[in-house]
Amino acid sequence: MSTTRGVRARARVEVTAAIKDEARRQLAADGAAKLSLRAVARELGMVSSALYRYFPSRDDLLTALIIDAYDSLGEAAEVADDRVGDVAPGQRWVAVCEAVRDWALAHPHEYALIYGSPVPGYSAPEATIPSASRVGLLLIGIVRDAYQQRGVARTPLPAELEPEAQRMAADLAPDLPPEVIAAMVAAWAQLYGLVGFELFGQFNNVVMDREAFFRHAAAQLAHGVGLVFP
Amino acid sequence: MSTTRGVRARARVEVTAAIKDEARRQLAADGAAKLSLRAVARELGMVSSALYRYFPSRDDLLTALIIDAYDSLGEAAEVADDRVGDVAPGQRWVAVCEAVRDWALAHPHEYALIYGSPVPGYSAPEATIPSASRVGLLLIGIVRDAYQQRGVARTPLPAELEPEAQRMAADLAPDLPPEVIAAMVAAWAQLYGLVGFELFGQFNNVVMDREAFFRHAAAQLAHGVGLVFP
DNA sequence: ACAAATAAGAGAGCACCGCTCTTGATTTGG
DNA sequence: CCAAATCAAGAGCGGTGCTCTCTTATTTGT
Repeated sequence: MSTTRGVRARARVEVTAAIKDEARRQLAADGAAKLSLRAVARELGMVSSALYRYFPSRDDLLTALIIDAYDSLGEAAEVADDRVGDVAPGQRWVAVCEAVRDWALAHPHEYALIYGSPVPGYSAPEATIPSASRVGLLLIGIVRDAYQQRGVARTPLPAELEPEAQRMAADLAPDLPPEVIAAMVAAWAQLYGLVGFELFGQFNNVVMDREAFFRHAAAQLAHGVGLVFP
Repeated sequence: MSTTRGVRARARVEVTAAIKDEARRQLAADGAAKLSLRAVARELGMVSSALYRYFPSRDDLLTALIIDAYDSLGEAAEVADDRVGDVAPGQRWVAVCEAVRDWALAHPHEYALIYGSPVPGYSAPEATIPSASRVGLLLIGIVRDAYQQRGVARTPLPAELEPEAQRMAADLAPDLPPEVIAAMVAAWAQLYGLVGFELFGQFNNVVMDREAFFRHAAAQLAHGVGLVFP
C-alpha cells in the first residue's frame, strides 16, 4: 500500500525536520560554535549516533542550516520589495537593504553563519548557490527595472576594469551596461559591510542612531549604482 | 640582584611569547575554531594545565591574538600610507584600502578573527579598542588633511541624520564637517564589506579580476567621502 | 506470503577538547 | 634563612564529533 511505503519515508522527513528545528533553536540561542550534535540528539530524546543516519556530519547539518538561512533572508528581501509597491527604484533598493538589515538584527547568529567567517578556506557547497544568490538577483532586478524604465546614471570605468566589467555583465545581466554591473556588485558587498559592522559591534560607541545612519548609507549606495529618487 | 629577580620574569615573558607565537601559527594554519590549548601546549612541550598560568582561558588567549592582529593590520595600513608619499588624498585613501586588503589576503584567519563573526553577543574587551581603532584613525587623518589642504566635496545630509552626524563628528573629529564624517564612517564599513566578500568566497565565480575591481571600488569610496584625485 | 535486503535506533568506545584541583619543586622577598 | 609566592605536572571531570557493532523493524522482490 502507499501508506506502508510511506511509513519510513514520512518518519524520515519528520525526524529530519525536527533535527533541523532543534539545531536552528540552538544556533539562534548560542551561535554556530556551540551547536552540538549530542545536545540536539539529547533534546530530541535520541542517542547521538542515530543522528548520523540523517546528517553524515556536523558540517552537513550546518550546511543545511546555511541554506535555510539564505532562503529566509532572501524571502525577507523579496517580501520587502513586494510590499514597498511601485515606487522609484532608489526606494525599492533602500527597502531591500533595510530588509536585509532587519533580518540580520533579528537573526544575528544565522547572519553570522552565512556572512560571518565561513572558514576562509572553505568554499560553499554547490547546493547553497541558488539560495545564496536570491538577494543579489533581487538587487539586479531592481537595477534592471530602473534601467529599462528611467535609465540609470552612468559614470565611465577606468580602462583597467573594462574587460572585467564586461565579463561580469555578460555573466550577471547582459542587458545592463558593464559599469552599472560593476557598481552594483560593489554596492552589494558594501551593504554587507554596513550590516556586519553594526551586528558585530564595530559601530559600538561610534554610531548611535543606527536606523538613520543605515538608511542614509543605503540611499548613498543606491546613488552609487545610478539609481534615482523621484 | 637584578638578574635573580629577572629569572622568573624573563622566563614568563618568553613563555608567554612562545605560547602566542605557537597559537598564532595554529590560527594561521587552521583557523580560530581549531585553535586548541592542548595542541599549543603539546607543541611547546608543556602540559596543558601549565598554560593556564599564562592565559586564564582559551578566550583570553584569543583576545591577545585579536589585539596583535589589529595592531598588525593597523601597522600595515600606516606603513602603506607612509610609503605612498605626498600624493593626493584620494590616492592615499586607495593605498590604505589596498593595504587592508593585502593584509587580509595574507592573514585570512586573523582577519576572520577580528572582522568575521566575533560571536554576536560578545563585546570586545576594552583592551582591544585602541588597536582596533588604528585603521579608522588613519582614514580620518587622511580626510582631515584633505579637508585642510584642498577641501572636500560636501553633499548635504537628510534632516533625520543631522543630529547623529553632529554627534559623530564631535566624537571623532570636531574639526571636520558632520556630513563628511558620516560618509567616512559608512565608507569605512563598506571597505570591510568588499574585503570580507572577497575573502569569504562571496565573489567566487562573480568577480575574477579582484585587484582591478577592488582598486576601482576603493576609489569610488574615496569619491563618496569627498576626496579628490589630482 | 515469506525470505532477503535495507533502514533505523541503541550502546560502547575512541580520541580529542577546555578546564579544575592537588601535589611537589623552585624561586623570591622580607 | 625561611615563609610565601610561583610554576610545572598529573589526574580527573564532563563534554565533544564520530565510528562500529548489534538488534529490531520495515520494505522489497519473488
